[in-house]
Amino acid sequence: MNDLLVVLGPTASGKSDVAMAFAARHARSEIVVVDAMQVYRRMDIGTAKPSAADRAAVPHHALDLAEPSDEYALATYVRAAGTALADIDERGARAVLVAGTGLYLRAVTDPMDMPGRWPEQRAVLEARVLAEGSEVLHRELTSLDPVAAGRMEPGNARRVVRAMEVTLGSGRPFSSYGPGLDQYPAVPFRLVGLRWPRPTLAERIAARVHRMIAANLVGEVESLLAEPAGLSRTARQALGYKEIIAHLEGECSLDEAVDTVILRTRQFAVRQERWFRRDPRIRWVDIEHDPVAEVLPVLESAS
RNA sequence: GGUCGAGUAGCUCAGUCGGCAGAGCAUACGCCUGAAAAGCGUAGGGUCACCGGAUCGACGCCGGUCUCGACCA
Repeated sequence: MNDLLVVLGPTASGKSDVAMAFAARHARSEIVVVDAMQVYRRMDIGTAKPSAADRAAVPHHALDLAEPSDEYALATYVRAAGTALADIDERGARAVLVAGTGLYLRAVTDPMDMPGRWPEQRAVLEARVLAEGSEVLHRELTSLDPVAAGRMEPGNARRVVRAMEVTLGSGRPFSSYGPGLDQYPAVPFRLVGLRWPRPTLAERIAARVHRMIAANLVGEVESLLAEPAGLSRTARQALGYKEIIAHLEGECSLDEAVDTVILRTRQFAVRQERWFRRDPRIRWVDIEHDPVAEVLPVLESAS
């Protein structure tokens, strides 16, 4: 079996277009989206979900997996993506992954030994964080699992709580699950990354956000808010949604909300770059003008 | 033209009695194993509008100049 292709890059880099162009030239290609927000149904405009036309032309997977009222998480995604990849393989088709969420991609490409959940432990720990601060828990983690404690900042309450939850709940150090994110073993994936000069990407992001507004993102958010079940904690933190919600709740003008969306999306894109660029297995393509024209030859030679 | 107020980091602004120039945001860099479009950390960055004066010492006090704003003519 050939290595699977992964097209990755920051938001608005054009990776979906590249994957579509590749699929158009290779029959029996199917796209698997690696994105933490496109999993929500009816959150289409703001997540830049592939269009109905694209989805009719090429099968897409790992989209619309959850209700906006659902809390979604990494482990659920990994199972869904794994199933999709297995099905595609069984069909004799070829999967092309389009990835923007670095952690989700790692969990697909590098089989991770993902610990479970211990909600009762977590409830206690979260209460303690509020009462005592995360530094106190981090000190305890240092004695229980020094390796895990060394990997995270003492102030990072979410990571500290999770590591303690797993260590106490499973009786095994958190760091004993899998090789760790700093290990980059050979995997049967060809990773190709799109890289833009930051000012150019910033312009593309601003243009895209304005296009989303023109496509009635505000209306999409209003309908989501009108749903009885509402938006879950994880869904409502999507870029473009939380800011429009703030505007609809009267906290700021629409123009201010749009400016904030653009700024935060730019910051998000930088965070994506920083995540991906540590991975030495990625082959980077510096885009000058046209992502499709410039990346397609690289994919062809890699496939 | 006159009066008053303002001018300090890329932006918005603190700065006590004259004693090493500050914050938030932005930016850069790093971290992350069931919230990851989330979360956390580190760093760089200054002609304190300008010119002069008094003082051991000025962002601060005194004199003048410039720019912006409000009000009065």
